[in-house]
Amino acid sequence: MPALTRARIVAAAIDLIEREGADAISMRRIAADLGVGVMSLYNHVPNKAALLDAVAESVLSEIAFDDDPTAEWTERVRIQARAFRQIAHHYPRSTMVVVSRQLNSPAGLLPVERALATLREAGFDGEDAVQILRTFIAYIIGSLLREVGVTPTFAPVHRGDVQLSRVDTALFPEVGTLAPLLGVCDHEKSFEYGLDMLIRAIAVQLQESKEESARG
Amino acid sequence: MPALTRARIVAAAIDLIEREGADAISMRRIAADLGVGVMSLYNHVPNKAALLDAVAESVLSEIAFDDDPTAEWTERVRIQARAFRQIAHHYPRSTMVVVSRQLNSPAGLLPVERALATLREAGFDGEDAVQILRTFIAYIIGSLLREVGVTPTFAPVHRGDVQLSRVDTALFPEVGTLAPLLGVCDHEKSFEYGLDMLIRAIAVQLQESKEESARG
DNA sequence: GAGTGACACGTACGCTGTACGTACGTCAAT
DNA sequence: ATTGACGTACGTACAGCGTACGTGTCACTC
Repeated sequence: MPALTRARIVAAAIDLIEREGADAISMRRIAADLGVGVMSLYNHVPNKAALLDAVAESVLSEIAFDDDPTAEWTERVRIQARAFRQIAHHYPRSTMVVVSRQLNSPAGLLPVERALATLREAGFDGEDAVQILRTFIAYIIGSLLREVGVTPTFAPVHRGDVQLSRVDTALFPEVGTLAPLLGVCDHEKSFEYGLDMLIRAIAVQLQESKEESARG
Repeated sequence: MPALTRARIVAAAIDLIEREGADAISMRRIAADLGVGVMSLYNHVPNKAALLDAVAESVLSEIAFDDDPTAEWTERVRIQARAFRQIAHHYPRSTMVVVSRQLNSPAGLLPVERALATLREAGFDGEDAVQILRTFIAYIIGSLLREVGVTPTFAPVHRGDVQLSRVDTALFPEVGTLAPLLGVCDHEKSFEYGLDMLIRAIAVQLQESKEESARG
């Protein structure tokens, strides 16, 4: 039995969350999974909140960034956004704790640095780069939330298209008509759709600002 | 003392959340605030999860939609998006439970109907309307999360610009340079920035698709 | 009046996070 | 070699949680 470590505790927590959902997590369950007394955990982690922060940080730090500096900047932005989204695939249940937790740790700083660098190289000034980054983060976080919030515990779940089919088409004509489209959601496709929209938006924005400064 | 009602229970729950934060909520606290036994609540609400769903639904249903059908569609989209965001101002703490809860209730259906109608009238086909709506929702939800996630309990909090100022500028040159911009966040301004970006994006998308169908 | 259902409530059980005290290992200074 | 300090594992204990279950009290219907 290896020594009890903060890292081992965090790993056990992530494991437990992925196996049984974020609600199932408790200090006692984690300790049991590690074959250890409950209070032993507190020698390595100050409290449960800090443990969840550590979980978030750990998950976040595993994001794979294969940034290709030779690629077009629009493509680099796309790749970085996808990298962020991949945690929803590797750790679908843990994503909730990442997303619903305000973390101020260097783990979240590397992606920020990369994104800002890419945007600055593309030609955006500091203020625009920050605002654009915030917009992308909001979009990605929102997308992740849809992806994982749909499945609060488990089961593929036919997410309310049962209700959608019996919705009052007089009160909600559009919803009624588009029910087949609203009922199913290819997360990959939806994510790419919005991502593409955002990237095209900043592309034209950059173009316009360049033309403006050329005139000025 | 008025009769105990599901509505009164939900109202008390929202009140409690706004006063003491989402973590402080418990059936016992709510009952105490209502001057009532704990188990009496269960005559009107099946369990805590359902109560939180009701909270989410109640908050969501209070969104003010003053849709102006005569306005330009881009402006209508903007107004609807802002209406959604306003819950973050009226119920900052409750927003977390709205956002982190998958709700399939008619309360969330009206905004969807309005949004789809606006987009369809603007000229988007069904599929695009749904995808665009999803993109906007993701962005709005993500923005709300940033707005309320920053303040997990209370206090204006100087959100980590303390850490930002002592970040290693060699490792994170961009973050270091832009620390003044990253440290503060005018939520209103940031939201509008991204919203404007999204609206311009779908405006050009619509233009392109119109030109294409004109050629075809 | 008897019966019925809705509702307020008390008790109780199994769970939670964690404060506190204890016991044991290792290392430093005496 | 002895002592002491210290880090770590652990058990106990407590306050609080959600809620299953049973009981009492009404208003209302037959």
